[in-house]
Amino acid sequence: MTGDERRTAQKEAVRRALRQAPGFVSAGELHERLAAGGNAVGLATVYRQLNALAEDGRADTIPGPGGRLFRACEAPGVHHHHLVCEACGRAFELDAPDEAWIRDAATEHRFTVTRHVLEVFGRCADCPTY
Amino acid sequence: MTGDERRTAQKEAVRRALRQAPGFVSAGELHERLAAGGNAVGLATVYRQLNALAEDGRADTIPGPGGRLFRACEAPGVHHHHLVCEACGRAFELDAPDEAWIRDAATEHRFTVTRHVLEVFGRCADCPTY
DNA sequence: CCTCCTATTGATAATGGTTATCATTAGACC
DNA sequence: GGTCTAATGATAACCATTATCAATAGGAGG
Repeated sequence: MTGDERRTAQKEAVRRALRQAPGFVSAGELHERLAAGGNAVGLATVYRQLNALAEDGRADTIPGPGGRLFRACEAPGVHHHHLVCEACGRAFELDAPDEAWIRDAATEHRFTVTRHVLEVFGRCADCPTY
Repeated sequence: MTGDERRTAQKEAVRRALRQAPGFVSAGELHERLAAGGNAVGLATVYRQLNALAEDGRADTIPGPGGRLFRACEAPGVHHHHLVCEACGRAFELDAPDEAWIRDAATEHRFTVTRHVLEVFGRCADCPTY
């Protein structure tokens, strides 16, 4: 019934543009980049692809001012966090640190952990403080 | 010029309602709670107060499905994180763990850290898995 | 190459949370 | 009380995201 997925130029264009983006970008930004690069894709399609990618871990997403931001995931399926530049959006993936304390704290409060979010924000060397 | 801040019933009503809420709540939810409790406050004012509280650390905020969620901060000014129940919104504050690795990772990438976000989500003991 | 089926696209309308507007209300100091 | 102006609140404006639906185009089979 639903085992059919088609290969389209738009899907690849969105994925390529996302990979080429320097860091986290918004859906609108990606939409503009695509148009500027001659591969115009409908905004609705950009959102659809971005959501699909985020859904199965091929893209990371963080909430930003004025909407969600997306980034191509370098290591799909592997747990990791991000170091994001607040000025230019550039981001690095960080290996997960020791997270045993999370389980311990959860157990203490009789919680079952389902997920956790960790994002570090700052300024990269190329972006002056002002 | 701008050293004037007035004490109003609405401000206190919003703050009280936020403190009495069991966990993280949305602005709309708080608005309804206030109306239901006989202390109706305009929605715009609820947002204004919530933003003001979040701005200077007297309330914590996390992004949720369909908008931001707020909670009265138990320890204003002290760095901490949260353990949030995805079902009922109840939350506990967690003491910050060793975060030296964050600075180390940042230095490695020549970043200056300005802030970081860490939220743990799960199910509390009172909320069945389904 | 042609046809059919249907996943996908895209222009646009609809949705929904948040913010801006602005006339009115009401603290606080005289 | 009177005055000044911060604060409120009903409502409109905003804006990111999602839903709608007719038109397009993979791709499998003939």
